[in-house]
Amino acid sequence: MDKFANMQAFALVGQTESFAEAARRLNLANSVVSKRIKDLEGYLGTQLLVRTTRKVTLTEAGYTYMEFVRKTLDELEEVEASLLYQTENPVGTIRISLPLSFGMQYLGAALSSYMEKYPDVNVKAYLSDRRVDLIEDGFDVALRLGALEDSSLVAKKLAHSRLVLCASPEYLQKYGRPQAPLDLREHNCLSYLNLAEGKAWPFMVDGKMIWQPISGRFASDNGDLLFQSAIEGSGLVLLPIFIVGEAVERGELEILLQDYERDDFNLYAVYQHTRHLSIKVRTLIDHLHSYFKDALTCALL
Amino acid sequence: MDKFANMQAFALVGQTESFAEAARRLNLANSVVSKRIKDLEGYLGTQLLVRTTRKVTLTEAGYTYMEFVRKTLDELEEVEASLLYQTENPVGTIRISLPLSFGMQYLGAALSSYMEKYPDVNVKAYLSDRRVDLIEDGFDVALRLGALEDSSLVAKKLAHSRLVLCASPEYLQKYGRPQAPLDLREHNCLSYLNLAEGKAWPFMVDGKMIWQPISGRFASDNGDLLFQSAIEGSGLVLLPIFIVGEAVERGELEILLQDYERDDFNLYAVYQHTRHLSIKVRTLIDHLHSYFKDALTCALL
DNA sequence: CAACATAATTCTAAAATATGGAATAATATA
DNA sequence: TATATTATTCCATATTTTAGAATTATGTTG
Repeated sequence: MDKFANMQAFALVGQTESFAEAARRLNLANSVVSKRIKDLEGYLGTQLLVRTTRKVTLTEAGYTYMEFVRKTLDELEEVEASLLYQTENPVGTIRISLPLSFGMQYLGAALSSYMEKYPDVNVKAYLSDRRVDLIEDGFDVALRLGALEDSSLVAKKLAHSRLVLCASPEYLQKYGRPQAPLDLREHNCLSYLNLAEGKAWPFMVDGKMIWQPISGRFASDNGDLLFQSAIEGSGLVLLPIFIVGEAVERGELEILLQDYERDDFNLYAVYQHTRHLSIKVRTLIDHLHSYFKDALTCALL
Repeated sequence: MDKFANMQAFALVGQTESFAEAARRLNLANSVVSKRIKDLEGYLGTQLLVRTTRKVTLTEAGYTYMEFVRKTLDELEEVEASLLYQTENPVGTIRISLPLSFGMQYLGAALSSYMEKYPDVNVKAYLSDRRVDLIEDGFDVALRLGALEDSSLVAKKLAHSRLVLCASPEYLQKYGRPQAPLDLREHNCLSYLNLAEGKAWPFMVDGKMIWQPISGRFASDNGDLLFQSAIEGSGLVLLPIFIVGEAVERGELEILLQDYERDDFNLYAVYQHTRHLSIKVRTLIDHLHSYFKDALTCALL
């Protein structure tokens, strides 16, 4: 028994005071409407309508039930419409996870322009270099830098960037300049704690990626700290170009082993694969995509 | 698509955060619950639940929808329960149509005791000798005296009474005493306007009912007025025993042609035949039935 | 870390249900 | 009284729903 269909039929019969008219409006056979009301009455154990072949009247129970049915059907319509609206016009709050340094530097502007464009969406941005569990921690999207592990999530590439090996001129003068990945064994490597890159660094050798084991006396889970440390001349760092770029331009750091650079260091938006991707997420990703493509090519490169 | 079944499944899945648990509680196969949610999402065009094989979480749209679904299902349950309650505990207002004189004389007590027994039922009693249209005029029950015309209504016999022919001793002395129905042709018959009895009176002759045409100079649609008239000696009347009884005992009227009395003059409760007779009507009829059986046999007889 | 247990989904045949249309009975209108 | 419309019932057909096995995914345990 489709209770909703029955209620709908009941509402129409009550309103039009006619089974035949209700059937016409529903594009159904009279017999169907008749049966639906009968089922409903049987289910409720109460007569809802008094009928002769010429007149249909609500019983007292029918009147009570009709009030409820009408209210419910109206609300249902309203809620469904609002859900539909929400699938077309982004509304609500979007939770996003961002890499720490990258987020601090670039996401402010990118997210402001998004929020300006979609005034009914609030954004909660959580900055962390931890690879959060989207589902577990309730994130709609995570932005991630670098290569991605396999997962059931969808990753959309937003921008290309570079992961560059750097050191200060002072350090290089003192300890020499590495000519190939293997030379890193001889150097103090400032390593990043959150990633695989903490123990070995990736390089391209003859088109293949190799992981060069590293060692060093200082490690941190904060890229900027490593960055500062490198400027002070304490060792080599492997950092995104957007962190070290300005220092390189100022001559405070030099880029090393550029020919061995891995070429798949990208910015990705990572999100759940769903049949019906929420419009909030879709618009945010589209926005970030065009934002980074148009505005930041130079900065990230 | 049974929207209610789907909503119910969705509510349970959201509550238990598990398709399997919801399926168990609904005594359904997992695949059914899965399909119901899928259908609902397809219909609404929105993802409602984010699921891995181990975790189920509401999306924002799902959360919005869940609030509505829970509220609606709760209300539905409540309304259905209240309808059920109404079928077990009479509640509401009952509209009843009563014969005028009879109602004035007997129904006060009968209805008071009913209302005392069922404090949640209000009674609206409309006194009239018109044969009202139950459906058209919105009556739950009508009490009727005498023989019934054929109709789609149900008639329950509540009590037996007598329709007696009377005249005052003075009148009989002056105009003679009828010995058979045919003799009425010679008499002034005070006729009742609302019924068939206005133009001919029924008598039993050799086990068959005959209608004896009558004529007279005074007619009314009010039995008591005819009654008063008869006491004054203005003619013959055919009235229920409960109207004339006391006057007969006092010697103010004499009963005539008692051997020709029709034997099917009953008090009936007339009501719509419905699959689910409302408890109000059922209890009222039961009450009146026992009331007239116990208390009024003598008075009506 | 491999084996295991449980979960959600998909697929398919079988069961359950809904549907339209003809027949029937009832009741207004002219 | 004849006519037209109505609500209901019945029944063959069409549609939908269901359960269960297979598949894929994901925690847990020894």
